[in-house]
Amino acid sequence: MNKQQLSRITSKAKDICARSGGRLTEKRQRVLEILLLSDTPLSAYELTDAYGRACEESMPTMSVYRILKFLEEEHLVHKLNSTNKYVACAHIARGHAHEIPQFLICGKCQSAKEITIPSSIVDDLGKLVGKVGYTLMNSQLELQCLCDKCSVGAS
Amino acid sequence: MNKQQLSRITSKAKDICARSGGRLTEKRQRVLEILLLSDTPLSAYELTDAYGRACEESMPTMSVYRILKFLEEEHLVHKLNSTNKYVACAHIARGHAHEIPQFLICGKCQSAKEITIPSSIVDDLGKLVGKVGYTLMNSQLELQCLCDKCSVGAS
DNA sequence: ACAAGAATGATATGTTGTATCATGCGCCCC
DNA sequence: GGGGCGCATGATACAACATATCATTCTTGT
Repeated sequence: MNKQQLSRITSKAKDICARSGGRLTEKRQRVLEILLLSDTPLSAYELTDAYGRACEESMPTMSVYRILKFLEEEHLVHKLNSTNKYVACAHIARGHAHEIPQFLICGKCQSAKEITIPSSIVDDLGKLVGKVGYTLMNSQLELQCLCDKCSVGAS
Repeated sequence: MNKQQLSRITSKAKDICARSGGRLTEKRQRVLEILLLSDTPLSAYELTDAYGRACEESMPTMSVYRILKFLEEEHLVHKLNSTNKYVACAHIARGHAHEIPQFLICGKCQSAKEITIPSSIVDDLGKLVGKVGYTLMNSQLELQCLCDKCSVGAS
């Protein structure tokens, strides 16, 4: 991601926050940028470290958690429950419809790709769940995968 | 679950352990029984408490973790990654094929139901994942649901 | 009965996350 | 543009989840 793309996304993110009455402060923006630029999801503590390295000043982890909470509420960041790490939303620049995100997580390089599951598959899952009397709620699926790079020549 | 069912399952569990050279000791069996009798998944610390209440003697949490690790390796217990809790395998008594388990987790009463996802759905997911260049590995899905009891008359 | 190895206990520490009170800073209204 | 209100951040404490390591006890085979 180059600087122009980054500034386009953060500009859009500012709009999104403004519309809901929130503010994308400098610290919040920096945390978001770190996530946008990271190849892999980061834990709150890894973000604390990355922030310290990137910004020449440290941020208490408590603040990182608060900022992540804010960014999640604005749908700018998602949490991966299977790894307790956080990723920037892949859809900030465009429409940003905030459907439930689904993720492919590479078991080798730990990268995470945000995708949308076709409604047909969701419907199939819903029917399956219905057969045993349950009702499917919105589920953020996190599928264990090998990514394209890691599957090339993998043993 | 009545006593007869319970003893049938633990007897089967002993066989499973024996075949792999392990031993279902009394403490391990008690931990398994607590999980078998629980309506909901339990965390390691909840298990520690439950053990203390059930057995008139306490067990260090460290031991609970070790026992859970053993039981997981024997496929007698599964861990729910989305909640950091543990459930007894639903298939100990019968064939116990240890396929990858999938779970329906009730967002209201926290109960978890172990199911098997038809291969057709898994295939569909595999194709979807393949379209973006990824390879689907075995994934333990944990679907957020409402269970049959909780969905009756729910708002 | 003894030795070897497995199981458990005790203790310390690492990681993730929340609660709470204090401080700083921006923004609005006048 | 000063005063005050409210949001954002800092500091501190602690809860929940988990692993590492060494000591002790139990089991089992010979």
